[in-house]
Amino acid sequence: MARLDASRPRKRPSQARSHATVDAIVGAAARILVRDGYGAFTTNRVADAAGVSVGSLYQYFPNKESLLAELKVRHIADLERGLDAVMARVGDAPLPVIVHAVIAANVAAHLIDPALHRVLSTEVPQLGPSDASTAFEQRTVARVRALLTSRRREIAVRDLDLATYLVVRTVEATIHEAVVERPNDLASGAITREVTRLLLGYLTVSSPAGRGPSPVPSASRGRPRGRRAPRR
Amino acid sequence: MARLDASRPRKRPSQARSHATVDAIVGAAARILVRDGYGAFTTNRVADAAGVSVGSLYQYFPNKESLLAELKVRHIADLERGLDAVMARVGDAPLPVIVHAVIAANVAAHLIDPALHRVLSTEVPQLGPSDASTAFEQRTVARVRALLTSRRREIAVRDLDLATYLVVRTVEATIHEAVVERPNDLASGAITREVTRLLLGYLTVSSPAGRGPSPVPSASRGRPRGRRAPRR
DNA sequence: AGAGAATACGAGCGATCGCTCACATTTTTC
DNA sequence: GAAAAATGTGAGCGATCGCTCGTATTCTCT
Repeated sequence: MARLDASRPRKRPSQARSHATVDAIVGAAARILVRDGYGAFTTNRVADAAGVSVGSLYQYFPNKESLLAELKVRHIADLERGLDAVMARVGDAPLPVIVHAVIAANVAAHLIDPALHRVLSTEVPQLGPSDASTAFEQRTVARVRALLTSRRREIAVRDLDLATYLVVRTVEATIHEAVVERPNDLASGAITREVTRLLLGYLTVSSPAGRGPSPVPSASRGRPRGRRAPRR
Repeated sequence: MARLDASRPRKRPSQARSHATVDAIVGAAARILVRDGYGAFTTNRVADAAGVSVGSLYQYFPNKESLLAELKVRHIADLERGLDAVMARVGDAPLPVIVHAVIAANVAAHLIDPALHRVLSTEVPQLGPSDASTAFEQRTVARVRALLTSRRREIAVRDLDLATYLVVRTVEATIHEAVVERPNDLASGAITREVTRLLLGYLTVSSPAGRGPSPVPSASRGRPRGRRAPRR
């Protein structure tokens, strides 16, 4: 009972010396996660790599989880700085320009520390609804949602919430995986260009394909396409 | 040295009894992963939940990793069954029909065991290049790539490889996250409809936005935004 | 029925983990 | 410069982990 908030440092450092210690610990944590993976992420090892004793680590982080949380917070703050700057700068430019700029900013964000980003988002267990990445995700959705709303008349989608979801997920997924799978296309700008085209087409063109009246439906007419035969 | 292949059962079961044991173990493994997460995935616990002793577990799986591998193989086999069936059935239907059917099949696949799928793809560490999900990913890319190639004339993209990548990632990411974030839109078919529209627009429409000549460039004029797309 | 093969059991070994605590060292305060 | 506060140390505790191995049970075959 009376449990400490597991996601906050147990003691606020006051001297410059301890600030350096905390930074060394967080830095070592990132280094170990990137180089050896989450399986090797132990508090003893982190302390070693930071050139500090385990005791010092536990003076500032009540448990392993909180160290992970702090690392996430710092990394996300790094990402968000660039995104905020771009969002503030684009203002009332034409929609294609805005979309392109936002995507380019996301690409830039993913190039800040790609290896760490990958580990944090694929190997590290989520810390529940209070997780920093969850909050970041929500802010991102809100930002995109506000942007789309302000251009509502130029946008040809039925459900703006759904469109927001699709845009956010598509941008994140395509760029994130491209960091390891298609680094050349990322660096050349090809990813930015194509994703921009992908989203602009979706957001601004009403008729799906340029041809025929109602091309999609009646595809899987024969059977209900809900849940298929539930196995086991 | 002379290490066993960590991803294969150490002994082929021959009696019906042992087959049941193996199934019970794999089933319990899935149940624990889904209910308690990867952190609680210990061989002792799995054996307990399967109503079997640890010794029996290690009679068929040389280590914890191999149990995880077998679980992945079985789950992916479940997914792939439905996808193969649809791919074989669509044949030479119009492109919009094919795209819609493939996406619908992916939605159906994600509804087979959503919770397990989520844990396997977000919390469980990858087992290296021999991982079953890596092989599955490669087969998926090859399938989509073949499909796009066979309709090359209808498709208005420069780089077919890049387009394949974008299609695969977009479909997977939007559907996968929708399972937990937008279950209603998944069930109603809204996701299927919108993703179909998104991809068809990208694949078949050449000009980005319907308006103006060259809408995108000169967006972030102030600073270089990486190498510009080399005009052919 | 009896023997050998296949299967199942589970106490417990060695390793490692997260974390504590009694104590040493450095910095600040007065 | 001495007391107090802040910071740093690391051996080691209790828990848990992956996994082994000697033994008990069940099946197959003749």
